[in-house]
Amino acid sequence: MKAPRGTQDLLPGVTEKWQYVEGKLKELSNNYHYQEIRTPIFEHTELFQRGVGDTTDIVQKEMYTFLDKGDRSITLRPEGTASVVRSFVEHKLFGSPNQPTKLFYIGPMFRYERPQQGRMRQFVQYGVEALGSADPAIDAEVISLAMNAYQTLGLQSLKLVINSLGDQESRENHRQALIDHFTPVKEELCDDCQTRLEQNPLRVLDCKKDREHPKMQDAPSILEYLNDESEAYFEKVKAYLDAMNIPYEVDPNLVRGLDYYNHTAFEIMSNAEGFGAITTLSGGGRYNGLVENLGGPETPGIGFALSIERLLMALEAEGVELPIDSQLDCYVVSLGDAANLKAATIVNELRQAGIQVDKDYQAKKFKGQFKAADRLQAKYVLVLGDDELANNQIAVKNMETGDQETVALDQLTEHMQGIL
RNA sequence: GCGAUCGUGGUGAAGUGGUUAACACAUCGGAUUGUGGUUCCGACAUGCGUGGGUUCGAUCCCCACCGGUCGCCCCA
Repeated sequence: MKAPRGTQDLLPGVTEKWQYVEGKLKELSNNYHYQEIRTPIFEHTELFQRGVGDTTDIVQKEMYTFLDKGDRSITLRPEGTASVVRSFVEHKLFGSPNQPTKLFYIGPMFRYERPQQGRMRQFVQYGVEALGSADPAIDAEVISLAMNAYQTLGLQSLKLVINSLGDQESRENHRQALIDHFTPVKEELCDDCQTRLEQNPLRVLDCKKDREHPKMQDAPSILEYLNDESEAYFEKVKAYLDAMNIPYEVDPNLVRGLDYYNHTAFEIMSNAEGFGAITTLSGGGRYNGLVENLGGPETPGIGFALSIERLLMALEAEGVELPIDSQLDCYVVSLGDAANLKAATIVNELRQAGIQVDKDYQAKKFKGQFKAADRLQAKYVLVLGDDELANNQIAVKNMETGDQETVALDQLTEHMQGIL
């Protein structure tokens, strides 16, 4: 039996890294005052169709959808925002006096895709959503949090790309301009783009295949179609980023694959050498209208999500060592029935005193037990044999220096607490 | 969904159409009857992803499937 394609087991040795990273992200969330929300791992399929958008790749070809025993169409969540907004609406969080509602989540997402480096069918996302504010300052806050998530872990080769998709009116005008621009050469575009031109012309812009097409070079930029209000909003977001000393690059072709975005859109990429083909570490944007679309009151929102897998890859690529201390305080070595029995109680007492302790369970000889202790990088080995037992003592050996001393059994816990 | 490439023990990795599938590391045992990281000796593949086929005979040839890796599309 093997784990299903595109999934992976995280084993001891790497789970420590995950714990560390997740801990840091939660800490960061608290600093920004985002609170944790946990939503189900599966939802009604309709939520994603309406929330993420029917024309997106995610909905069209990447969802894990199945019928449950009650013939309900269920989908393993492909992203987090739709669920969070659904929950926000369902529990009427918009009614809370504390607005905006600032939430974060961390958990597995599922997308049916061909696995490759940095892309799994089950992967873990950390993300935040700020609902209830249309202040450009909160756009900047979310972007700042996203950048900070990487920087606080020690990453440096980062590139922040931002764009504005404008409001409804701006998007409509731009959309029409795109249709007018590309329709005359429709036949020359790739199959996907011919479809996109009808369903979501904006996405023609980020097509990789048609990038060299002459009509692509002078395609109408969304930035030229922003109405005054949208432009002012974008300017303010940039002003906040400037004020916060967060460097960014404006890319008018940054479109994002999900339908719900408007106004601010951004992506963070890694510049690290040898990072592989997929350089996007995280992405996000504003989604005014999504809450309404999912049955709530008119509520603006913005959020972003990052993949822990890619974050770990970036750390690896930049050679960042995480400060993970997986050492063992003590390893108890014993030989003989009486000593073994006593050793078990000693181990128990030390553990209750909050000390990390382990012992042999393989019936190994002294030598083997020492090798095991060495391999586990135990700081101290406590030796209990017939001699020690007879004198109610135990030998405490410092594995780093090789020094060994004898301690009375009834003072062992105290002694260990003193030297650790 | 498309393309490339790969699939031998815990790990890395040789290899051949035909009795016992190199080697290294790791692990275990012993040399050293109660003390680690060195050295020496020894042990260690339900048999070479799964299922078919070709053949007197296949781990090595063919086919299918599954899986890994990388890339395309797209994204986290």
